[in-house]
Amino acid sequence: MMNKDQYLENLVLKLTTSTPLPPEERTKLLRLPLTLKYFESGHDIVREGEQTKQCCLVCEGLVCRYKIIGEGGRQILSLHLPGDIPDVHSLLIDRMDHSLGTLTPAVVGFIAHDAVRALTRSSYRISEAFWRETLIEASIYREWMAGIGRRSAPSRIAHLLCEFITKMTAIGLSNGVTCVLPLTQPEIADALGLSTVHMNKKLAEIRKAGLVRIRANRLTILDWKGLCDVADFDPNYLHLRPSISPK
Amino acid sequence: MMNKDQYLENLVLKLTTSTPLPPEERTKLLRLPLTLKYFESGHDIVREGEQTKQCCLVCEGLVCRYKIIGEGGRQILSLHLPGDIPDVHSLLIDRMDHSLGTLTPAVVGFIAHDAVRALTRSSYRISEAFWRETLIEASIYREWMAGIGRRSAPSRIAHLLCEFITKMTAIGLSNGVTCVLPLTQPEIADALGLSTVHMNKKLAEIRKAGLVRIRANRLTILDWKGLCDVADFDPNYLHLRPSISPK
DNA sequence: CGACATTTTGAGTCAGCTCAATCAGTGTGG
DNA sequence: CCACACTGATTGAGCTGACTCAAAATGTCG
Repeated sequence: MMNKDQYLENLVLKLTTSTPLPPEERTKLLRLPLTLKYFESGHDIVREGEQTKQCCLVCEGLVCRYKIIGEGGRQILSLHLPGDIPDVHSLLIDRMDHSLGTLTPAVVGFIAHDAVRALTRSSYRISEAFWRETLIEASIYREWMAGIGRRSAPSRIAHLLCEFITKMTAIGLSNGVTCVLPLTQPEIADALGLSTVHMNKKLAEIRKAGLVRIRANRLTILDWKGLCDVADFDPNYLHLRPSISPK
Repeated sequence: MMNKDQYLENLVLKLTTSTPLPPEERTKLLRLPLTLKYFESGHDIVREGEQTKQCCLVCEGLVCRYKIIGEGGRQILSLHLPGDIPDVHSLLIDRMDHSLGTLTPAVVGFIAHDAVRALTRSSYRISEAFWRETLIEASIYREWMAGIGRRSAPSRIAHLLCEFITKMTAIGLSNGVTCVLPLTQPEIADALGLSTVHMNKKLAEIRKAGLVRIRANRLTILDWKGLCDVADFDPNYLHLRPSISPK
């Protein structure tokens, strides 16, 4: 387990993917007061309908955003790795239209809205950096939406695997070939708009085709090119720093 | 056809849904230099991959955001009514990861990035107002994603109709009971991740159930409560001003 | 009246769903 | 160390919502 400085460092790293921030403003960010809290796996951090006075920074573990659709079950809307602030929007939007929950045991840092607002209002650079993050998130939504709407099940599954390892690599939690994949199959299915059973069968095919290995919560890419082909994966929409990418 | 002032007035109206702007800043917005351009129906305004130096303001007509997915056809990602700036993100994100196109003949106003940036950097209120708009857009993406992933075809169709008339009402283009619906059925299908044929059949059922009437590009709500039930529609995610809503 | 776009209908197929077991991995209490 | 309880993965057997292909019907507009 790391300390607060390192958690905030992750945040700064993320915020500076496109444009560097002057040292002075980096320092301001690193000084944000953070209240850490530990969550068991499968617990809610914030629930739909709530109004909050703080943002949460994912420090350790995997967090997801989801909605429950009457009857139809759960739709996972996004995945959040350390360094993400999945609810910056609560700064400007009154109430949550969805929930945030943990998919693994997780450490979450809470930062008061006032503290964040003071920063964004004090510097257009910081403000734009946060804004930019929310725009990238929207870009990922678009990709997911297009995938759920128009891609076949195998393609969606492969796409999720591509995206996951790409993001893990970008934050230094993977070497681009292998990484932990803490998602269960029902969770993957919920993210892709598929049933668990169908997901399982199509994932099995992807494995049998020799594209990936998945064992004991670990994903290993065996054929990156092949996987990208199935996925029709083009990492552009992630708007990451150039240069870092799997395989 | 209206004039530039009125087009910009629509924008200001949208930006002040949640928080009023002081008169001085409203004026700054209304003075934004706008270059109008007319587009035929079905033409692209910006294409995936392009880098732009301007934002576009929808002045008249209906605009959509879409992606083409190899093989699987087109996914319409969002619909944009007058007053929307569908590509504010181009201010902060290098290149388009999707295209913008017209669904009707349309008038689009172009505003140089520099002009917008000067404004957002000069006033955190304006900056937050724009940011907030992009956050609401993200909220709509989430709702659509959940719908495509987890709702049945009839529910999705009803949901789109509910959303459309709600937004039209919010900008004064509907009385809450009836409005123009310039979308063709293939377009609705593309927005919902359905095939045209299936869409048509399920829409026919909704009409036969007496929930709506659709004739000659015009949507009329016959049973708002019933339609919302089918749609499982809760307008919260649109984050509109309280009080204005259909029926 | 044409010519073209859009909607509607019919028929057959299939991807993805549900239901229902079975298997495997992990942890717990005795 | 083993039996039991759980959670998650896998497999099999239908079923059906949604798809494709193709054609007919209906608008729309110069």
